[in-house]
Amino acid sequence: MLKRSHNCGELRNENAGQEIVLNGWISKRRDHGGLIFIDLRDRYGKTQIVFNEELHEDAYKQIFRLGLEDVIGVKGVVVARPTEAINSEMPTGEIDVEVREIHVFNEAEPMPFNVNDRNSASEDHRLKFRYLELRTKELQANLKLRHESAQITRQFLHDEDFIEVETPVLMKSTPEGARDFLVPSRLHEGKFYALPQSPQTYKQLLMVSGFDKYFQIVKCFRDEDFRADRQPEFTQIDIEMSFIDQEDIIDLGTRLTRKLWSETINAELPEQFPVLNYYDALEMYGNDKPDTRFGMELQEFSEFVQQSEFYAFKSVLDNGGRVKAIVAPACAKYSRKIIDELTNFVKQYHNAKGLAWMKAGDNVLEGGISKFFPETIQKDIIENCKVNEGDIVFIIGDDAKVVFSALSALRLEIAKRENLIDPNVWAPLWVVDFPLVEWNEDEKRWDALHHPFTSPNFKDMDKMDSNPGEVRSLAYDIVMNGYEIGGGSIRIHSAELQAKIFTILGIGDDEAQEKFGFLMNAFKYGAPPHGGMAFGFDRIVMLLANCTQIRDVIAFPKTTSAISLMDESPANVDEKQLQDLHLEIIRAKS
RNA sequence: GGGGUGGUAGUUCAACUUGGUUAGAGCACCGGCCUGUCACGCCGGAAGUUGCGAGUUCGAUUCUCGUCCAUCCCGCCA
Repeated sequence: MLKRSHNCGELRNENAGQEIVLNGWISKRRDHGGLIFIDLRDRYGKTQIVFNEELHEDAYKQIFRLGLEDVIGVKGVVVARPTEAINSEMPTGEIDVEVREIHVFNEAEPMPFNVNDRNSASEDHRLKFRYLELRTKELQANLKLRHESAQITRQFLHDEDFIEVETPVLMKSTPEGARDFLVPSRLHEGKFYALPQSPQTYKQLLMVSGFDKYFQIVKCFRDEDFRADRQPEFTQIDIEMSFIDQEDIIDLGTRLTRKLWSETINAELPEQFPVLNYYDALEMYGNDKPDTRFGMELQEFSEFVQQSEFYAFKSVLDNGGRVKAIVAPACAKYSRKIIDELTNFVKQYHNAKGLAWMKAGDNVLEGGISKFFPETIQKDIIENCKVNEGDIVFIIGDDAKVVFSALSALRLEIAKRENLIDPNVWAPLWVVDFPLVEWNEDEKRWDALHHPFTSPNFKDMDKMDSNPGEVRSLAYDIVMNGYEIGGGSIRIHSAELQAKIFTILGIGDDEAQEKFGFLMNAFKYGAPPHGGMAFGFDRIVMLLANCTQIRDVIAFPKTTSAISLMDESPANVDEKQLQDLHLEIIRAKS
């Protein structure tokens, strides 16, 4: 074969006169009759190679019938281009390779889509031919960025004395949290392994073992419904440390994040990230992963409602609900139609019953529900909520959950419509002081908000029995531009406290022993205080790559229905395989 | 589980609102011409079960229902 002496991105004027060999794909072909230009591509770049019928007839005759994406090797001489033919857009644009000899490695059938233009096919079509989409410069760049991010992470944690330890992919199914992917056992009839939702229990056991700084870049699996930023299998940077407190983890997580942003995209993040507690995050932004690149925080509105004659909202307050507002800057221009759209938006997606509004004139509020608010109250609103002339105030009154969910979504929707988000800004922050447990109305019991191994905040221990809902946990999330990119907690390292938490969560002794006995037993033999966190690696790379979906940074992603369009998994298996696994398919009766 | 949007040559889209002649165009593909292009250009050609199934109708790409797939969102995701 013709083995390459150079890649397709490196030849320059100073190589002129050299005889070289290039290997690559035919990316573009420009046929002038007797003179054919080819852009030859590999992952390093493109080089224009020239076939001249008069000079090298054999090579010309071969290239004549070749087309896009054929894989070839060419031997030729680097020549400086005539001045008027230099292409300053391309790094290799000052030279050509005059081809004397060509070897065809593989001819390509007509392409299902144009790999020079990622938008030349719909996403499902590109996913079907993912190996071709991966030829596009966007995905080549994304996977390179992903690789670099992993390298930086490994190097950073290695330098910090961490040890990467692999943990099992076949493990025991856990009762709480996301649905597990199950793997039937052949050797043990009727029994199943589960794929890890995270290596949580293993990394805690490694702390017991004395590996006081552990990390792993590891696949995790969750069988839930998917989104632009959620795949059935995804990658975490999993971290656990002993003899540390929350501040240590936040410090380490901050430094790792800063290093990643700095070394991949040259973005300098602040030395310390803002820290917001859970309740403030909820009150100010309506959710626990706020996008703080713009303002428009939620405003308390109940005091104004109390002084108004708007009985719909008064009764909301009487029934224990909340009324909050956001002030959309310079949006008094919104027509009835736009307001209706926004109303539908909060109704449809967030169960709001409606969307109240008032437009700000010169020191007065007009339209919408303004007539229910006396003039003095309007002035209070204008002052307290910092309303400017030309703004519009949107108000929602409902159960706290609906108010927060609808207003936080509306805040983002308006920011999008009004272009309030500067795409060059990075807004990292930590959210801390999550509640330890959350009341599950359907099941009539307390659920762990983070996971059942999360330590309560020791300051709140006195409320553990009387008022578990008010106990804060030592859990924390790291948020970037409205995406949760990581989270973790200080763990429980005492078998007694762990048992107590299981009791609160309604996990009986027998069940706890069966599911987590190994962990609780481990805590009997000298367990260090420990804690850690996990970063969503795909989401981090997605943000660094300036994408909005993690599929763009995963080599072979699945669709939102968890199908791989390329290899068509999941798929049927042979009856024999099912028998080996002691399985029988029960078809749903139609 | 629920809602929004989309599905028409290999591909990206048009025609559908108001059902009616032969379902059009760019790129790709095939043939021809062209010696400095880099979105090369020019001439010609082939290419369609309009996702699938049913219904309404004299007639359905168009209207209705169901279904499948993709995508975005709600629920869900310790």
